[in-house]
Amino acid sequence: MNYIATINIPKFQEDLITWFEREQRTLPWRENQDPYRVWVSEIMLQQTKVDTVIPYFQNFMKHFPTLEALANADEQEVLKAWEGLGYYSRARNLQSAVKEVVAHYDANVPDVPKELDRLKGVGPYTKGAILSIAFDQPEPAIDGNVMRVLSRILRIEEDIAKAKTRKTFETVVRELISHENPSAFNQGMMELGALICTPKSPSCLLCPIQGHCRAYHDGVEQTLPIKTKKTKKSSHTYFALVMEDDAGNFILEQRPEQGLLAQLWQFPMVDTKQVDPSHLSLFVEEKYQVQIKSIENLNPVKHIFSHLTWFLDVKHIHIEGKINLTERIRQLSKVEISKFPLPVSHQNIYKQL
DNA sequence: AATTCGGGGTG
DNA sequence: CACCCAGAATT
Repeated sequence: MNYIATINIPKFQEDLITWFEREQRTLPWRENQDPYRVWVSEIMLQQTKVDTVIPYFQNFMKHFPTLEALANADEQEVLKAWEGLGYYSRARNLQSAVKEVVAHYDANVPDVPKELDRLKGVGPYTKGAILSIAFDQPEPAIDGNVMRVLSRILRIEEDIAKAKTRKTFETVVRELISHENPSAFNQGMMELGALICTPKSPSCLLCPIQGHCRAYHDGVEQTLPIKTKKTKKSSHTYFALVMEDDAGNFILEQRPEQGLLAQLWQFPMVDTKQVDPSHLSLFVEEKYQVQIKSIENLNPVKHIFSHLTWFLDVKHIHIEGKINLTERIRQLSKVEISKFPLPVSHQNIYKQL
């Protein structure tokens, strides 16, 4: 299907780019074209709003101003800078890929697709964003914004939840993209999706490319894009154990290397299905080899992830005795805990102390 | 092709 | 409550 047959491409490019140059937001990663800064910003912006990313980006650049600084940093330090941003594998993959660039590309971010492809955490979107924004190459960068905007402009009624559909958009962008200013073209598409062509009630009357928009012409902009996938959610209930000794130290454990919240630290959690609540004391004394002096309830914590919900029944347990410490189980003071990366749910427990 | 990865904002 | 966000890795 030839979606772009009726598009006046030069006029479309000019209208979009002129609008972008005039209306773009002032953002820290737009200060220059430093490929490292573009790269970091694109990783942070994955599934994450601009307003959320700004302070994280500023802080990250302060701590890790160069590829070398990030490559040489301690992983826990990197995770601490990522704390609260979510999708923590982004941080670990980014550091891994940066090490790769320092070691094998003499600390120069690759400017060819096949080399970018091999870097951990760099997928089709991020590759295109780096190539177009940092290196001025006319490569597509297809994200959720671009699919929404172009599904409307071209009235593309394919299901954007299907992986294959991204290729449709790559194909049309290769035909539409400005070769004179691919960076402004790609960023303009995304900026338009963020500011004008929003998911609900798009501001078509303010849109710089309204005259090119088939969905607006046909009055169907509200029905696009088409997206079928539904979310199925589960929930889990845990005891969260705030175990404090007489000296005011708390037991923290590190989560596994893989999976949800990998490598972050937390107050020990026990699945409520694994233990009879009336025998919690015995269970804890046995598992952690401690003597329990008292138990009080703290405020329960409910935490909603995108695909599941945690209910944390928080127990403040005063203990005495020698705890069995390992690399992944430590006894820490309140001040020391603040240096460790914690999930937001456990930050909420920490705040109660 | 479907699932797993966070967290916050919006209506 | 459901949906969305400058998506990628894993299964």
